[in-house]
Amino acid sequence: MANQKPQMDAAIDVLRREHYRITEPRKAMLATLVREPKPLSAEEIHKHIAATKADLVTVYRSLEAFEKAGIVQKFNLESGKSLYELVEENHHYHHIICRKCHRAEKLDFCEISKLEELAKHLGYSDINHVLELYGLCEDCR
Amino acid sequence: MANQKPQMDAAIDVLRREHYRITEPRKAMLATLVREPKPLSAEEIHKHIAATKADLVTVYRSLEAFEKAGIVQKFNLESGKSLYELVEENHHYHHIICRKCHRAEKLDFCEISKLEELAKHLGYSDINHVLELYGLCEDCR
DNA sequence: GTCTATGCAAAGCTTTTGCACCACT
DNA sequence: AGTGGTGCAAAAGCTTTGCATAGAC
Repeated sequence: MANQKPQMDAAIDVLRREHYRITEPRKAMLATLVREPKPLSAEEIHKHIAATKADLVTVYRSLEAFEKAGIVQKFNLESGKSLYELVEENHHYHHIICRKCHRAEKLDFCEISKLEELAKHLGYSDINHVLELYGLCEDCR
Repeated sequence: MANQKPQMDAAIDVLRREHYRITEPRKAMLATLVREPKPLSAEEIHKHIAATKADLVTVYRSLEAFEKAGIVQKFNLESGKSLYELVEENHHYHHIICRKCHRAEKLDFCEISKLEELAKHLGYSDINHVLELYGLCEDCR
């Protein structure tokens, strides 16, 4: 696994450039997001940074800030819950999520551009999409 | 527009075959789903059948029954809210949803099968997917 | 010093659950 | 008659908001 520090520093640089403040809870959250390269819920992130004693509300508000800054991507589960994950530059992918154990893996492949073209022809702009696959992994079967 | 009665009758037949009961609230809900061929929230359906004086809880429970019977499909919005829509046989498609006015249109196209193959190779079974596009429609721009 | 971020408490919203009663088959 | 559906009330679960205080720049 590559050194995680550069990724962390890059995220902090973005925050600074966008005039967001670098605080202890935020540093702890970024460290968690870098260390766990998979989608996490606000609750899970909160548990990971327990040592920092940050409030769950702070986690939500900081995740919102991260999303606005473009360093974190949010998406919804079948259940309605939201997960968050660090954005990797120029890298678009989706996930396959186990319905039972919630393990999530990246699918390094995207064929949605054709669909987005279709939507564009319908007059839509600023298009993006939410796509997640759900299934049962071997261990849960 | 085609006569909507056959679609309604077909749905009722499925319910009967699956031993679900045909009640006033359910008939009103089906009529709404047939009349409004677009994704609706439980709340919206509840408003549409106000004349029947059915409880919102009944709407949720019946939608769950409809989903189990396979006549209704549920999916999640960016916001975490759920929408419901009648299933059209042998027809798989996705939506483009306006972030502002929430109008939803069908995209009669699906290229996800390749992704599902990928997930299968990772050892997952019982795979399905959630895909929605979001954008701004011409009127909202 | 200013202005954003935080903590705590409380509210908000959609969805779910419990339980007694009703009604479809 | 028996099983499933319904209404009402209440809870649950995730997320958001208000406000006073603390802390980053």
